[in-house]
Amino acid sequence: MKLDLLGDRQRTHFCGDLRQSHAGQTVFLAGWVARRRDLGNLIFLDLRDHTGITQVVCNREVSPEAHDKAEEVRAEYVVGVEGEVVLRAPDTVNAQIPAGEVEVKAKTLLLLNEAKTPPFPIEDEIKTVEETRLRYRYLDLRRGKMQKIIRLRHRASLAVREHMSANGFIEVETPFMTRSTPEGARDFLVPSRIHHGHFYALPQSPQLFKQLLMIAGCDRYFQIVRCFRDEDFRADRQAEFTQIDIEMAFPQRDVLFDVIEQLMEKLFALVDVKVDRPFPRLAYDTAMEKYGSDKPHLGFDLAWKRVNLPDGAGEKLHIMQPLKALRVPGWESASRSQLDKLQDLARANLADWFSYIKVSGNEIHSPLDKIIGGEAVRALANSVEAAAGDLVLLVSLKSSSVTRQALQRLDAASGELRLELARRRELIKPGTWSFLWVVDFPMFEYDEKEKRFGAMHHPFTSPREEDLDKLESDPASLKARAYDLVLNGSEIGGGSIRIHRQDIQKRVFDALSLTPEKARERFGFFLDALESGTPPHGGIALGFDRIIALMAGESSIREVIAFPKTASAVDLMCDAPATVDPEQLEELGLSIKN
RNA sequence: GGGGACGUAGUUCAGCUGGUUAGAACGCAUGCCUGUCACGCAUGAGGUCGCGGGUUCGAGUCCCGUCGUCCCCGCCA
Repeated sequence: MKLDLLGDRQRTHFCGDLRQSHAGQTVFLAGWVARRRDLGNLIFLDLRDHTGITQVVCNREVSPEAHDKAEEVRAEYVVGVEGEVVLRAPDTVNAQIPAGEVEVKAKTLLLLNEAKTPPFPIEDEIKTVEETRLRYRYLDLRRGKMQKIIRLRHRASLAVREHMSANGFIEVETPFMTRSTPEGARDFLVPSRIHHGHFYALPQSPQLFKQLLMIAGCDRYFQIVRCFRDEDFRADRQAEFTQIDIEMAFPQRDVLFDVIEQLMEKLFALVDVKVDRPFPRLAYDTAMEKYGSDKPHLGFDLAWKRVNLPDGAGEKLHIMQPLKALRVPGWESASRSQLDKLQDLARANLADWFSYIKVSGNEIHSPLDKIIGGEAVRALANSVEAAAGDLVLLVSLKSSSVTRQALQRLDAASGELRLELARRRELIKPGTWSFLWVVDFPMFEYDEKEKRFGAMHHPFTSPREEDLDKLESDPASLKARAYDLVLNGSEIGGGSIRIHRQDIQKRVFDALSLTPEKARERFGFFLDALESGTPPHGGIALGFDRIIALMAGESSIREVIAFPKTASAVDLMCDAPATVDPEQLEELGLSIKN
């Protein structure tokens, strides 16, 4: 096939631009052939670019040359068209596309490139499995839907940079080739050619660098930055992902929250969502107690309450008190099998006692009636203000199995039940955008396997100042100056006020069973820096991919990353990771086992 | 690391209790067609049933293993 040269021709319009007002103009369009409809001496081409589609008419009577070429054209061929914009006859207007009132009468058709038949149609709605889409990602991204997402992401990046800069934050780049840090996720390693046996690590986040920038006097820093974590992946987790990383010196938490809330307002305005400010704040302990989650969805009004049984009833049931009760308004009609499914869910989440109460008019029914008596059941129902027509769910632990871990599992189970009820009762209204701050996280969590405390956030998080004297005596009770940003039950960011004093940092390392030697080996440079005039500082990191996914209404961040990897961290398009030449290994001083 | 779902034509799927030559739709190719826009009509090509082993007279179908994709748990400060 003979192809044409573009020469010095320039596009005069995009395909989605043309309207009635352009009628009579001679235009030059270029793009991909979305569809060809061949009626013999009349051929219609749907010409597509990132802005939309315009119909091109190739009429043998108007231009035999253009018509000849149109006969050669196939799906996804790249063509240029010169011709006149003409109004369509009223009965041939296509109301489905914005440019549907006009069409371009082709005078010249340039065949710029041919194309193999694509493995899937280049359309918004396709049924193709994700594997195929990822293998041919360049074609997948050609779809209008993906172009919209890519462009939304671009506008979001611009909004972040504008907003942060306007608030005195400067973007500073930090190294991708750095050193491995303890704790946290597994690192991706890069072997050094010059120093055999030594490795760079790709950063899990620029945590230390942003703190060093505070020590350096940068005052307010941000960066839209790639982070790398070598753990198992999910719909909302990738091997490499993008954070909006933020840090400020002399921080007041409320000032930081305000900057972030305004940022969210600007970002969601891009998708015409009005964000309510200020965002509510919830203590971690309250979140766990009432919602059974450290990232609760507050877009629906269900909350657990700790309630006590009347005297003596607890002993009859052999369960822990207080137990947890949840009033489900208007679901007295729940069927036996529906309740059984909820009980299964509770059990699957290791809550070891589940029951319920139905309030129907003046009558109250519960499997507990026979065991603890109707009066006690009524008292329970009253303690959560259950009204006629309501259902009350109850969960607890066997009194013999109450441990810290069991209590955490009970909270987690109550959280799962709450979410399941929201799904089943369709309590989450479309268009709900429920932001919230979760604050006052525990400083440490006990690692059963390692038999030591680990940092819940990271080891540079400051304890609350009023808790400092309990650092050694009661670390489990310590609260950190850490916070998470939650949207509709998804964690979209987290941060903390950091430790800026070297003496406190040493005490925290100590509580984490990190010996001075180990600490010095791992980040001696950082401890030195801490002694060099560190201002109070703190910040946050926002999950950019997750935020874009929520804005775009996508449930997987793969949909908003141009070239994502699979759950096993494989790039199906370029087939990475891959083996390398033996010479390359030799240079690096590496050999592969087996 | 564990659990679940899926894997058949380029794509999306059907394929019963194991039984002749593995089907459909869309797409693709060729021809006809001047107002289509999911064009239409006619004809046709296209299959390592993910891969390997086993059972059987016979396997897309049953069994074992393995690979891949997705979802969940663990993990991810």
